[in-house]
Amino acid sequence: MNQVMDHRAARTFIPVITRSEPQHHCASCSLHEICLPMGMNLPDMNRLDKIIGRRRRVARGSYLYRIDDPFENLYAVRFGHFKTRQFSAEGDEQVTGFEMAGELLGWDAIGTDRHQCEAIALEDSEVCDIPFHSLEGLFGEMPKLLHHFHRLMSREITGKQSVMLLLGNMQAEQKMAAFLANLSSRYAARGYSSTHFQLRMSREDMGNFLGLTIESISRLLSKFKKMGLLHVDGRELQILDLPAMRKLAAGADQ
Amino acid sequence: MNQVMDHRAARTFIPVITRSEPQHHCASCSLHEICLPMGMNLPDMNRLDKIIGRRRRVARGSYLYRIDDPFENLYAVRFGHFKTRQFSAEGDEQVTGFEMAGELLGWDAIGTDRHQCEAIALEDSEVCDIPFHSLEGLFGEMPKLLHHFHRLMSREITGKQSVMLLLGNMQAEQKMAAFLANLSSRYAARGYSSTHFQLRMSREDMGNFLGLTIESISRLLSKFKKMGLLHVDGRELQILDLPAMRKLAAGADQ
DNA sequence: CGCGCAATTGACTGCCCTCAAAAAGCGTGG
DNA sequence: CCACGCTTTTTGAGGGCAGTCAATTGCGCG
Repeated sequence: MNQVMDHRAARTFIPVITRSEPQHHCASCSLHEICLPMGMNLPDMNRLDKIIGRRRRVARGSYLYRIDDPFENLYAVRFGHFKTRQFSAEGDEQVTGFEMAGELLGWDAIGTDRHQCEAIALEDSEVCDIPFHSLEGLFGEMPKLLHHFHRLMSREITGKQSVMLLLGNMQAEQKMAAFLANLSSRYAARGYSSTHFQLRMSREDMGNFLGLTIESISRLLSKFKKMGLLHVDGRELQILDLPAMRKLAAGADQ
Repeated sequence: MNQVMDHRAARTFIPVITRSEPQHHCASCSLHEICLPMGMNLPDMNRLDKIIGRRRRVARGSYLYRIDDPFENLYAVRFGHFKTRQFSAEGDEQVTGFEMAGELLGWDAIGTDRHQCEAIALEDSEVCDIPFHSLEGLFGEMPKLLHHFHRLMSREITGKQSVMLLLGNMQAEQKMAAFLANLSSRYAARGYSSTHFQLRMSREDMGNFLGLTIESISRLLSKFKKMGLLHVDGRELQILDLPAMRKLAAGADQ
Protein backbone atom coordinates (compact mmCIF):
# COMPACT_ATOMS: atom_id res chain seq x y z
CA MET A 1 0.00 0.00 0.00
CA ASN A 2 2.94 2.32 0.47
CA GLN A 3 3.43 2.69 -3.22
CA VAL A 4 -0.23 3.42 -3.67
CA MET A 5 0.08 6.24 -1.24
CA ASP A 6 3.15 7.51 -3.05
CA HIS A 7 1.11 7.60 -6.20
CA ARG A 8 -1.59 9.60 -4.63
CA ALA A 9 0.88 11.99 -3.15
CA ALA A 10 2.22 12.55 -6.66
CA ARG A 11 -1.23 13.24 -8.03
CA THR A 12 -0.31 16.60 -9.50
CA PHE A 13 -1.46 16.54 -13.09
CA ILE A 14 1.03 19.18 -14.07
CA PRO A 15 2.82 17.90 -17.16
CA VAL A 16 6.29 17.97 -15.70
CA ILE A 17 8.67 16.37 -18.16
CA THR A 18 12.29 16.51 -17.17
CA ARG A 19 15.14 15.49 -19.41
CA SER A 20 18.34 13.87 -18.31
CA GLU A 21 21.35 12.98 -20.37
CA PRO A 22 23.27 10.42 -18.41
CA GLN A 23 25.41 7.78 -20.02
CA HIS A 24 22.86 5.52 -21.55
CA HIS A 25 23.59 2.39 -23.48
CA CYS A 26 21.31 -0.37 -24.68
CA ALA A 27 24.05 -2.87 -23.82
CA SER A 28 23.91 -1.94 -20.17
CA CYS A 29 20.12 -1.71 -20.03
CA SER A 30 18.52 -4.61 -18.25
CA LEU A 31 15.73 -4.62 -20.83
CA HIS A 32 17.79 -5.13 -23.95
CA GLU A 33 16.59 -8.71 -24.26
CA ILE A 34 12.93 -7.77 -24.63
CA CYS A 35 13.23 -4.27 -26.10
CA LEU A 36 14.15 -3.07 -29.57
CA PRO A 37 17.82 -4.24 -29.47
CA MET A 38 16.79 -7.82 -28.79
CA GLY A 39 19.31 -10.29 -30.14
CA MET A 40 21.73 -7.66 -31.46
CA ASN A 41 25.48 -7.94 -31.14
CA LEU A 42 27.51 -5.28 -29.38
CA PRO A 43 28.69 -3.27 -32.41
CA ASP A 44 25.13 -3.08 -33.73
CA MET A 45 23.85 -2.10 -30.32
CA ASN A 46 26.33 0.73 -30.22
CA ARG A 47 25.12 2.01 -33.58
CA LEU A 48 21.58 1.95 -32.25
CA ASP A 49 22.75 3.78 -29.14
CA LYS A 50 24.08 6.61 -31.26
CA ILE A 51 20.69 7.52 -32.65
CA ILE A 52 18.67 7.02 -29.50
CA GLY A 53 17.81 10.34 -27.97
CA ARG A 54 17.85 11.26 -24.35
CA ARG A 55 16.09 9.43 -21.65
CA ARG A 56 13.02 11.27 -20.60
CA ARG A 57 11.25 11.18 -17.28
CA VAL A 58 7.50 11.40 -17.29
CA ALA A 59 5.79 12.19 -14.01
CA ARG A 60 2.72 10.27 -12.95
CA GLY A 61 -0.37 11.61 -14.66
CA SER A 62 1.47 13.59 -17.31
CA TYR A 63 1.46 13.01 -21.02
CA LEU A 64 4.24 11.40 -23.00
CA TYR A 65 2.45 12.60 -26.11
CA ARG A 66 -0.99 13.87 -26.97
CA ILE A 67 -3.39 13.24 -29.80
CA ASP A 68 -2.43 15.23 -32.88
CA ASP A 69 1.13 15.87 -31.69
CA PRO A 70 3.51 15.69 -34.65
CA PHE A 71 5.28 12.37 -34.81
CA GLU A 72 8.96 12.49 -33.98
CA ASN A 73 9.84 9.56 -31.79
CA LEU A 74 8.86 6.12 -30.82
CA TYR A 75 9.39 5.55 -27.12
CA ALA A 76 10.76 2.56 -25.27
CA VAL A 77 9.60 2.29 -21.69
CA ARG A 78 12.60 1.95 -19.36
CA PHE A 79 10.60 1.78 -16.18
CA GLY A 80 7.10 2.66 -15.07
CA HIS A 81 3.78 2.13 -16.77
CA PHE A 82 1.70 3.98 -19.32
CA LYS A 83 -1.82 3.84 -20.62
CA THR A 84 -2.72 4.79 -24.18
CA ARG A 85 -6.16 5.98 -25.12
CA GLN A 86 -8.08 7.44 -27.99
CA PHE A 87 -11.42 9.18 -28.36
CA SER A 88 -14.39 8.81 -30.65
CA ALA A 89 -15.93 11.68 -32.56
CA GLU A 90 -18.33 12.18 -29.67
CA GLY A 91 -15.53 12.20 -27.11
CA ASP A 92 -15.98 8.68 -25.78
CA GLU A 93 -12.72 7.42 -24.39
CA GLN A 94 -11.23 4.04 -25.20
CA VAL A 95 -8.13 2.87 -23.37
CA THR A 96 -6.22 0.97 -26.05
CA GLY A 97 -3.50 -0.54 -23.92
CA PHE A 98 -1.27 -0.56 -20.88
CA GLU A 99 2.46 -0.49 -21.58
CA MET A 100 5.24 -1.58 -19.26
CA ALA A 101 9.03 -1.72 -19.22
CA GLY A 102 10.60 -2.88 -22.47
CA GLU A 103 7.55 -2.12 -24.58
CA LEU A 104 7.45 0.43 -27.37
CA LEU A 105 4.93 3.24 -27.75
CA GLY A 106 3.89 5.42 -30.64
CA TRP A 107 3.27 2.91 -33.46
CA ASP A 108 -0.03 4.56 -34.30
CA ALA A 109 1.62 7.82 -35.33
CA ILE A 110 3.71 6.43 -38.19
CA GLY A 111 0.73 6.20 -40.53
CA THR A 112 -0.20 9.86 -40.47
CA ASP A 113 2.82 11.60 -38.91
CA ARG A 114 0.57 12.59 -36.04
CA HIS A 115 -0.29 10.74 -32.90
CA GLN A 116 -3.72 9.12 -33.00
CA CYS A 117 -3.57 8.19 -29.32
CA GLU A 118 -2.28 9.82 -26.23
CA ALA A 119 0.03 8.18 -23.73
CA ILE A 120 -0.20 8.98 -20.02
CA ALA A 121 2.18 7.82 -17.31
CA LEU A 122 0.43 5.74 -14.66
CA GLU A 123 3.37 6.25 -12.30
CA ASP A 124 6.63 8.13 -12.44
CA SER A 125 8.28 6.60 -15.48
CA GLU A 126 11.19 6.87 -17.85
CA VAL A 127 11.41 6.29 -21.58
CA CYS A 128 14.11 6.34 -24.26
CA ASP A 129 13.32 8.56 -27.22
CA ILE A 130 13.78 6.72 -30.50
CA PRO A 131 13.83 9.31 -33.29
CA PHE A 132 11.97 7.49 -35.99
CA HIS A 133 13.60 9.21 -38.94
CA SER A 134 17.04 8.24 -37.68
CA LEU A 135 15.86 4.73 -37.00
CA GLU A 136 14.64 4.33 -40.56
CA GLY A 137 18.04 5.60 -41.66
CA LEU A 138 19.70 2.76 -39.78
CA PHE A 139 17.47 0.13 -41.36
CA GLY A 140 19.25 0.35 -44.71
CA GLU A 141 22.45 -0.89 -43.12
CA MET A 142 21.02 -3.13 -40.44
CA PRO A 143 18.59 -5.59 -41.95
CA LYS A 144 18.41 -7.66 -38.79
CA LEU A 145 17.29 -4.62 -36.83
CA LEU A 146 14.70 -3.90 -39.50
CA HIS A 147 13.37 -7.42 -39.37
CA HIS A 148 13.11 -7.32 -35.61
CA PHE A 149 11.34 -3.99 -35.85
CA HIS A 150 8.78 -5.52 -38.19
CA ARG A 151 8.26 -8.42 -35.82
CA LEU A 152 7.55 -6.04 -32.94
CA MET A 153 5.12 -4.04 -35.03
CA SER A 154 3.38 -7.19 -36.22
CA ARG A 155 2.98 -8.34 -32.63
CA GLU A 156 1.37 -5.01 -31.89
CA ILE A 157 -1.23 -5.96 -34.49
CA THR A 158 -1.82 -9.47 -33.18
CA GLY A 159 -2.05 -8.04 -29.68
CA LYS A 160 -4.84 -5.69 -30.73
CA GLN A 161 -6.59 -8.57 -32.46
CA SER A 162 -6.53 -10.53 -29.23
CA VAL A 163 -8.17 -7.60 -27.51
CA MET A 164 -10.80 -7.58 -30.23
CA LEU A 165 -11.54 -11.19 -29.40
CA LEU A 166 -11.76 -10.29 -25.75
CA LEU A 167 -14.10 -7.36 -26.35
CA GLY A 168 -16.24 -9.08 -28.93
CA ASN A 169 -16.58 -12.62 -27.64
CA MET A 170 -16.07 -12.73 -23.89
CA GLN A 171 -18.36 -11.88 -21.05
CA ALA A 172 -17.35 -9.89 -18.04
CA GLU A 173 -15.90 -12.65 -15.88
CA GLN A 174 -13.77 -14.04 -18.67
CA LYS A 175 -12.62 -10.57 -19.71
CA MET A 176 -11.38 -9.86 -16.22
CA ALA A 177 -9.63 -13.21 -15.91
CA ALA A 178 -7.98 -12.77 -19.30
CA PHE A 179 -6.83 -9.31 -18.33
CA LEU A 180 -5.27 -10.46 -15.08
CA ALA A 181 -3.69 -13.53 -16.70
CA ASN A 182 -2.19 -11.26 -19.35
CA LEU A 183 -0.66 -8.94 -16.75
CA SER A 184 0.60 -11.98 -14.88
CA SER A 185 2.55 -13.39 -17.81
CA ARG A 186 3.94 -10.03 -18.81
CA TYR A 187 5.34 -9.53 -15.31
CA ALA A 188 6.69 -13.08 -15.36
CA ALA A 189 8.47 -12.35 -18.65
CA ARG A 190 10.20 -9.46 -16.90
CA GLY A 191 11.36 -11.54 -13.99
CA TYR A 192 8.71 -10.33 -11.58
CA SER A 193 6.19 -12.37 -9.70
CA SER A 194 3.41 -13.76 -11.84
CA THR A 195 1.06 -13.91 -8.87
CA HIS A 196 1.78 -10.87 -6.77
CA PHE A 197 1.81 -7.44 -8.31
CA GLN A 198 0.33 -4.00 -8.24
CA LEU A 199 -2.45 -2.80 -10.48
CA ARG A 200 -0.98 0.42 -11.82
CA MET A 201 -4.26 1.57 -13.35
CA SER A 202 -7.50 2.70 -11.72
CA ARG A 203 -10.65 0.61 -11.79
CA GLU A 204 -11.96 3.12 -14.27
CA ASP A 205 -9.08 2.49 -16.67
CA MET A 206 -9.51 -1.25 -16.36
CA GLY A 207 -13.22 -0.95 -16.97
CA ASN A 208 -12.78 1.28 -19.96
CA PHE A 209 -10.19 -1.04 -21.48
CA LEU A 210 -12.39 -4.10 -20.95
CA GLY A 211 -15.64 -2.51 -22.04
CA LEU A 212 -17.12 -2.68 -18.53
CA THR A 213 -18.19 -0.19 -15.87
CA ILE A 214 -16.22 0.38 -12.68
CA GLU A 215 -19.09 -1.18 -10.74
CA SER A 216 -18.71 -4.36 -12.73
CA ILE A 217 -14.95 -4.36 -12.19
CA SER A 218 -15.46 -3.96 -8.48
CA ARG A 219 -18.06 -6.72 -8.35
CA LEU A 220 -15.88 -9.08 -10.35
CA LEU A 221 -12.89 -8.57 -8.09
CA SER A 222 -15.10 -9.23 -5.07
CA LYS A 223 -16.48 -12.33 -6.75
CA PHE A 224 -13.00 -13.64 -7.52
CA LYS A 225 -12.05 -12.96 -3.92
CA LYS A 226 -15.02 -15.01 -2.70
CA MET A 227 -14.09 -17.79 -5.12
CA GLY A 228 -10.65 -17.90 -3.53
CA LEU A 229 -8.96 -16.91 -6.78
CA LEU A 230 -7.21 -13.84 -5.46
CA HIS A 231 -6.55 -11.36 -2.69
CA VAL A 232 -7.01 -7.74 -3.56
CA ASP A 233 -6.49 -4.72 -1.37
CA GLY A 234 -6.74 -1.48 -3.26
CA ARG A 235 -4.27 -1.87 -6.08
CA GLU A 236 -2.30 -4.64 -4.45
CA LEU A 237 -3.17 -7.92 -6.10
CA GLN A 238 -2.26 -11.50 -5.35
CA ILE A 239 -3.45 -14.32 -7.55
CA LEU A 240 -4.02 -17.33 -5.32
CA ASP A 241 -4.97 -19.81 -8.02
CA LEU A 242 -3.26 -18.94 -11.27
CA PRO A 243 -4.21 -22.17 -13.09
CA ALA A 244 -7.87 -21.56 -12.29
CA MET A 245 -7.51 -17.97 -13.41
CA ARG A 246 -6.05 -19.11 -16.71
CA LYS A 247 -8.85 -21.61 -17.17
CA LEU A 248 -11.39 -18.86 -16.62
CA ALA A 249 -9.52 -16.69 -19.12
CA ALA A 250 -9.58 -19.53 -21.63
CA GLY A 251 -13.33 -19.81 -21.34
CA ALA A 252 -14.07 -22.39 -18.65
CA ASP A 253 -17.27 -21.47 -16.82
CA GLN A 254 -17.11 -20.72 -13.12
CA MET B 1 -29.51 -9.69 -57.04
CA ASN B 2 -27.78 -11.44 -59.92
CA GLN B 3 -24.43 -11.28 -58.27
CA VAL B 4 -25.90 -12.66 -55.09
CA MET B 5 -27.20 -15.63 -56.96
CA ASP B 6 -23.85 -16.08 -58.67
CA HIS B 7 -22.21 -16.23 -55.26
CA ARG B 8 -24.53 -18.87 -54.02
CA ALA B 9 -24.15 -20.91 -57.16
CA ALA B 10 -20.41 -20.94 -56.48
CA ARG B 11 -20.93 -22.21 -52.95
CA THR B 12 -18.56 -25.15 -53.34
CA PHE B 13 -16.20 -25.01 -50.40
CA ILE B 14 -13.54 -26.98 -52.21
CA PRO B 15 -10.29 -25.04 -51.77
CA VAL B 16 -9.55 -24.57 -55.43
CA ILE B 17 -6.58 -22.27 -55.80
CA THR B 18 -5.46 -21.69 -59.33
CA ARG B 19 -2.31 -19.89 -60.29
CA SER B 20 -1.89 -17.76 -63.35
CA GLU B 21 1.20 -16.01 -64.60
CA PRO B 22 0.03 -13.35 -66.95
CA GLN B 23 1.91 -10.14 -67.55
CA HIS B 24 1.34 -8.27 -64.34
CA HIS B 25 2.69 -4.87 -63.52
CA CYS B 26 1.93 -2.56 -60.67
CA ALA B 27 2.11 0.34 -63.10
CA SER B 28 -0.80 -0.99 -65.10
CA CYS B 29 -2.83 -2.03 -62.06
CA SER B 30 -5.76 0.23 -61.35
CA LEU B 31 -5.07 -0.04 -57.64
CA HIS B 32 -1.52 1.25 -57.57
CA GLU B 33 -2.63 4.49 -55.99
CA ILE B 34 -4.02 2.84 -52.87
CA CYS B 35 -1.92 -0.31 -52.73
CA LEU B 36 1.70 -0.90 -51.74
CA PRO B 37 3.27 0.99 -54.67
CA MET B 38 1.41 4.18 -53.80
CA GLY B 39 3.32 7.27 -54.84
CA MET B 40 6.22 5.39 -56.44
CA ASN B 41 7.85 6.40 -59.70
CA LEU B 42 7.98 4.06 -62.67
CA PRO B 43 11.54 2.68 -62.21
CA ASP B 44 10.84 1.88 -58.57
CA MET B 45 7.55 0.29 -59.47
CA ASN B 46 9.33 -1.96 -61.93
CA ARG B 47 11.76 -3.07 -59.23
CA LEU B 48 8.83 -3.91 -57.01
CA ASP B 49 7.23 -5.80 -59.89
CA LYS B 50 10.28 -8.03 -60.18
CA ILE B 51 9.86 -9.47 -56.71
CA ILE B 52 6.08 -9.77 -56.70
CA GLY B 53 5.08 -13.37 -57.19
CA ARG B 54 2.28 -14.67 -59.30
CA ARG B 55 -1.25 -13.58 -59.12
CA ARG B 56 -3.33 -16.11 -57.36
CA ARG B 57 -7.04 -16.78 -57.70
CA VAL B 58 -8.92 -17.79 -54.61
CA ALA B 59 -12.36 -19.28 -55.06
CA ARG B 60 -15.23 -18.17 -52.87
CA GLY B 61 -15.13 -19.93 -49.54
CA SER B 62 -11.56 -21.17 -49.83
CA TYR B 63 -8.61 -20.19 -47.73
CA LEU B 64 -5.86 -17.80 -48.77
CA TYR B 65 -3.94 -18.98 -45.72
CA ARG B 66 -4.73 -20.83 -42.54
CA ILE B 67 -3.75 -20.41 -38.93
CA ASP B 68 -0.27 -21.78 -38.27
CA ASP B 69 0.71 -21.80 -41.94
CA PRO B 70 4.36 -20.79 -42.31
CA PHE B 71 4.71 -17.17 -43.30
CA GLU B 72 5.95 -16.60 -46.83
CA ASN B 73 3.97 -13.81 -48.39
CA LEU B 74 1.93 -10.79 -47.73
CA TYR B 75 -0.98 -10.56 -50.13
CA ALA B 76 -2.44 -7.57 -51.93
CA VAL B 77 -6.08 -7.97 -52.89
CA ARG B 78 -6.54 -7.28 -56.60
CA PHE B 79 -10.24 -7.89 -56.66
CA GLY B 80 -12.77 -9.60 -54.49
CA HIS B 81 -13.19 -9.61 -50.72
CA PHE B 82 -11.77 -11.57 -47.82
CA LYS B 83 -12.55 -12.00 -44.19
CA THR B 84 -9.86 -12.71 -41.61
CA ARG B 85 -10.60 -14.47 -38.38
CA GLN B 86 -8.91 -15.97 -35.38
CA PHE B 87 -9.94 -18.33 -32.60
CA SER B 88 -9.65 -18.32 -28.85
CA ALA B 89 -8.26 -21.23 -26.84
CA GLU B 90 -11.80 -22.54 -26.51
CA GLY B 91 -12.49 -22.28 -30.22
CA ASP B 92 -14.55 -19.09 -30.15
CA GLU B 93 -14.30 -17.33 -33.47
CA GLN B 94 -13.56 -13.64 -33.89
CA VAL B 95 -13.72 -12.06 -37.32
CA THR B 96 -10.90 -9.52 -37.23
CA GLY B 97 -11.59 -7.73 -40.46
CA PHE B 98 -12.98 -7.58 -43.98
CA GLU B 99 -10.44 -6.79 -46.69
CA MET B 100 -11.14 -5.41 -50.13
CA ALA B 101 -9.24 -4.48 -53.30
CA GLY B 102 -5.98 -2.66 -52.70
CA GLU B 103 -5.65 -3.80 -49.10
CA LEU B 104 -2.85 -5.97 -47.78
CA LEU B 105 -3.25 -9.17 -45.81
CA GLY B 106 -0.92 -11.18 -43.63
CA TRP B 107 0.56 -8.58 -41.26
CA ASP B 108 -0.09 -10.76 -38.27
CA ALA B 109 2.31 -13.46 -39.45
CA ILE B 110 5.46 -11.33 -39.46
CA GLY B 111 5.84 -11.46 -35.71
CA THR B 112 6.06 -15.24 -35.36
CA ASP B 113 6.70 -16.47 -38.92
CA ARG B 114 3.35 -18.24 -38.74
CA HIS B 115 -0.08 -16.97 -39.53
CA GLN B 116 -2.13 -16.09 -36.46
CA CYS B 117 -5.30 -15.58 -38.48
CA GLU B 118 -6.86 -17.26 -41.43
CA ALA B 119 -8.11 -15.48 -44.52
CA ILE B 120 -11.13 -16.72 -46.45
CA ALA B 121 -12.40 -15.42 -49.76
CA LEU B 122 -15.93 -14.04 -49.51
CA GLU B 123 -16.27 -14.19 -53.29
CA ASP B 124 -14.06 -15.33 -56.14
CA SER B 125 -11.01 -13.14 -55.67
CA GLU B 126 -7.48 -12.53 -56.82
CA VAL B 127 -4.38 -11.48 -54.90
CA CYS B 128 -0.77 -10.65 -55.68
CA ASP B 129 1.75 -12.64 -53.66
CA ILE B 130 4.34 -10.38 -52.07
CA PRO B 131 7.22 -12.57 -50.87
CA PHE B 132 8.11 -10.88 -47.63
CA HIS B 133 11.76 -11.88 -47.58
CA SER B 134 12.30 -10.37 -51.01
CA LEU B 135 10.39 -7.28 -49.99
CA GLU B 136 12.64 -6.75 -46.99
CA GLY B 137 15.57 -7.15 -49.37
CA LEU B 138 14.27 -4.24 -51.42
CA PHE B 139 13.88 -1.98 -48.42
CA GLY B 140 17.64 -1.46 -48.10
CA GLU B 141 17.71 0.25 -51.48
CA MET B 142 14.28 1.82 -51.50
CA PRO B 143 13.77 3.89 -48.37
CA LYS B 144 10.61 5.48 -49.71
CA LEU B 145 9.03 2.09 -50.20
CA LEU B 146 10.09 1.15 -46.68
CA HIS B 147 8.54 4.26 -45.24
CA HIS B 148 5.30 3.70 -47.09
CA PHE B 149 5.28 0.12 -45.87
CA HIS B 150 5.58 1.36 -42.29
CA ARG B 151 2.74 3.76 -42.84
CA LEU B 152 0.47 0.99 -44.08
CA MET B 153 1.39 -1.23 -41.16
CA SER B 154 0.81 1.59 -38.70
CA ARG B 155 -2.61 2.20 -40.20
CA GLU B 156 -3.37 -1.44 -39.66
CA ILE B 157 -2.75 -0.77 -35.97
CA THR B 158 -4.89 2.36 -35.79
CA GLY B 159 -7.61 0.51 -37.68
CA LYS B 160 -7.67 -2.23 -35.07
CA GLN B 161 -7.74 0.41 -32.34
CA SER B 162 -10.82 1.95 -33.92
CA VAL B 163 -12.48 -1.45 -33.84
CA MET B 164 -11.56 -1.71 -30.17
CA LEU B 165 -13.40 1.54 -29.60
CA LEU B 166 -16.37 0.21 -31.49
CA LEU B 167 -16.46 -3.06 -29.57
CA GLY B 168 -15.76 -1.53 -26.19
CA ASN B 169 -17.77 1.66 -26.21
CA MET B 170 -20.64 1.46 -28.63
CA GLN B 171 -23.99 -0.18 -28.37
CA ALA B 172 -25.57 -2.24 -31.08
CA GLU B 173 -27.18 0.50 -33.13
CA GLN B 174 -24.05 2.61 -33.22
CA LYS B 175 -21.87 -0.38 -34.02
CA MET B 176 -23.99 -1.20 -37.02
CA ALA B 177 -24.05 2.38 -38.27
CA ALA B 178 -20.30 2.67 -37.84
CA PHE B 179 -19.76 -0.55 -39.72
CA LEU B 180 -21.91 0.54 -42.66
CA ALA B 181 -20.40 4.02 -42.72
CA ASN B 182 -16.94 2.44 -42.78
CA LEU B 183 -17.82 0.22 -45.75
CA SER B 184 -19.37 3.22 -47.45
CA SER B 185 -16.21 5.32 -47.30
CA ARG B 186 -13.97 2.46 -48.32
CA TYR B 187 -16.04 1.90 -51.44
CA ALA B 188 -16.05 5.62 -52.11
CA ALA B 189 -12.24 5.65 -51.87
CA ARG B 190 -12.18 3.01 -54.62
CA GLY B 191 -14.44 4.95 -56.90
CA TYR B 192 -17.57 2.96 -56.19
CA SER B 193 -20.86 4.20 -54.88
CA SER B 194 -20.80 5.20 -51.24
CA THR B 195 -24.51 4.52 -50.89
CA HIS B 196 -25.25 1.48 -52.98
CA PHE B 197 -23.24 -1.67 -52.59
CA GLN B 198 -23.35 -5.34 -51.79
CA LEU B 199 -22.68 -6.83 -48.42
CA ARG B 200 -20.14 -9.52 -49.26
CA MET B 201 -20.32 -11.15 -45.83
CA SER B 202 -23.11 -13.09 -44.17
CA ARG B 203 -25.13 -11.74 -41.27
CA GLU B 204 -23.23 -14.17 -39.14
CA ASP B 205 -19.87 -12.68 -40.15
CA MET B 206 -21.14 -9.16 -39.51
CA GLY B 207 -22.47 -10.17 -36.14
CA ASN B 208 -19.29 -11.92 -35.15
CA PHE B 209 -17.19 -8.94 -36.20
CA LEU B 210 -19.40 -6.50 -34.30
CA GLY B 211 -19.84 -8.61 -31.20
CA LEU B 212 -23.56 -9.12 -31.86
CA THR B 213 -25.79 -12.07 -32.73
CA ILE B 214 -27.29 -12.57 -36.16
CA GLU B 215 -30.71 -11.87 -34.69
CA SER B 216 -29.53 -8.48 -33.53
CA ILE B 217 -28.03 -7.76 -36.94
CA SER B 218 -31.29 -8.64 -38.60
CA ARG B 219 -33.33 -6.55 -36.18
CA LEU B 220 -31.02 -3.57 -36.62
CA LEU B 221 -31.26 -3.68 -40.40
CA SER B 222 -35.04 -3.85 -40.11
CA LYS B 223 -34.99 -0.95 -37.68
CA PHE B 224 -32.82 1.15 -40.00
CA LYS B 225 -35.21 0.29 -42.82
CA LYS B 226 -38.17 1.51 -40.77
CA MET B 227 -36.24 4.67 -39.91
CA GLY B 228 -35.83 5.34 -43.63
CA LEU B 229 -32.05 5.10 -43.38
CA LEU B 230 -31.61 2.34 -45.91
CA HIS B 231 -33.04 -0.24 -48.26
CA VAL B 232 -31.82 -3.76 -47.81
CA ASP B 233 -32.74 -6.82 -49.80
CA GLY B 234 -30.63 -9.83 -48.93
CA ARG B 235 -27.09 -8.62 -49.40
CA GLU B 236 -28.00 -5.68 -51.59
CA LEU B 237 -27.76 -2.49 -49.59
CA GLN B 238 -28.65 1.09 -50.33
CA ILE B 239 -28.02 3.82 -47.83
CA LEU B 240 -30.79 6.38 -48.21
CA ASP B 241 -29.58 8.90 -45.66
CA LEU B 242 -25.80 8.77 -45.42
CA PRO B 243 -25.45 11.91 -43.26
CA ALA B 244 -27.89 10.46 -40.73
CA MET B 245 -26.03 7.16 -40.84
CA ARG B 246 -22.76 8.95 -40.11
CA LYS B 247 -24.35 10.83 -37.25
CA LEU B 248 -25.54 7.58 -35.76
CA ALA B 249 -22.05 6.15 -36.20
CA ALA B 250 -20.58 9.16 -34.46
CA GLY B 251 -22.82 8.64 -31.48
CA ALA B 252 -25.96 10.68 -32.01
CA ASP B 253 -28.94 8.91 -30.41
CA GLN B 254 -31.84 7.70 -32.57
C1' DC C 1 -12.97 16.84 11.45
C1' DG C 2 -14.67 17.64 6.94
C1' DC C 3 -13.87 17.43 2.07
C1' DG C 4 -12.90 15.06 -2.25
C1' DC C 5 -12.02 11.09 -4.71
C1' DA C 6 -12.00 6.15 -5.50
C1' DA C 7 -14.03 1.92 -4.64
C1' DT C 8 -17.66 -1.03 -2.96
C1' DT C 9 -22.27 -2.67 -2.54
C1' DG C 10 -27.26 -2.82 -3.39
C1' DA C 11 -31.65 -2.26 -6.04
C1' DC C 12 -33.54 -1.80 -10.29
C1' DT C 13 -33.64 -1.36 -15.36
C1' DG C 14 -32.84 -2.38 -19.99
C1' DC C 15 -30.28 -3.98 -23.87
C1' DC C 16 -29.14 -7.73 -26.11
C1' DC C 17 -28.88 -12.78 -25.93
C1' DT C 18 -31.31 -17.18 -25.98
C1' DC C 19 -34.75 -20.01 -27.50
C1' DA C 20 -38.19 -20.86 -30.83
C1' DA C 21 -40.81 -20.68 -34.98
C1' DA C 22 -41.82 -18.98 -39.35
C1' DA C 23 -40.40 -17.10 -43.79
C1' DA C 24 -37.47 -16.71 -47.67
C1' DG C 25 -33.78 -18.11 -50.79
C1' DC C 26 -31.46 -21.66 -53.29
C1' DG C 27 -30.12 -26.25 -55.06
C1' DT C 28 -31.56 -30.89 -56.07
C1' DG C 29 -34.30 -34.34 -57.89
C1' DG C 30 -38.67 -36.16 -59.39
C1' DC D 1 -41.93 -27.00 -63.46
C1' DC D 2 -42.74 -27.95 -58.86
C1' DA D 3 -41.81 -30.41 -54.56
C1' DC D 4 -38.61 -30.99 -51.12
C1' DG D 5 -34.77 -30.12 -48.02
C1' DC D 6 -31.29 -27.29 -46.39
C1' DT D 7 -29.56 -22.92 -45.06
C1' DT D 8 -30.05 -18.16 -44.09
C1' DT D 9 -32.73 -14.54 -42.48
C1' DT D 10 -36.53 -12.55 -40.12
C1' DT D 11 -39.58 -11.95 -36.32
C1' DG D 12 -41.38 -12.84 -31.69
C1' DA D 13 -41.31 -13.92 -26.61
C1' DG D 14 -38.85 -14.18 -22.48
C1' DG D 15 -34.74 -14.08 -19.54
C1' DG D 16 -30.18 -12.79 -17.85
C1' DC D 17 -26.04 -10.18 -17.66
C1' DA D 18 -24.20 -6.03 -17.12
C1' DG D 19 -25.46 -1.05 -16.98
C1' DT D 20 -27.62 2.84 -14.41
C1' DC D 21 -28.69 5.11 -10.35
C1' DA D 22 -27.87 5.70 -5.64
C1' DA D 23 -26.01 5.19 -1.07
C1' DT D 24 -22.07 3.84 1.74
C1' DT D 25 -17.37 3.10 2.92
C1' DG D 26 -12.48 3.94 3.04
C1' DC D 27 -8.44 6.67 2.28
C1' DG D 28 -5.65 10.85 1.95
C1' DC D 29 -5.29 15.56 2.66
C1' DG D 30 -6.35 20.31 3.92
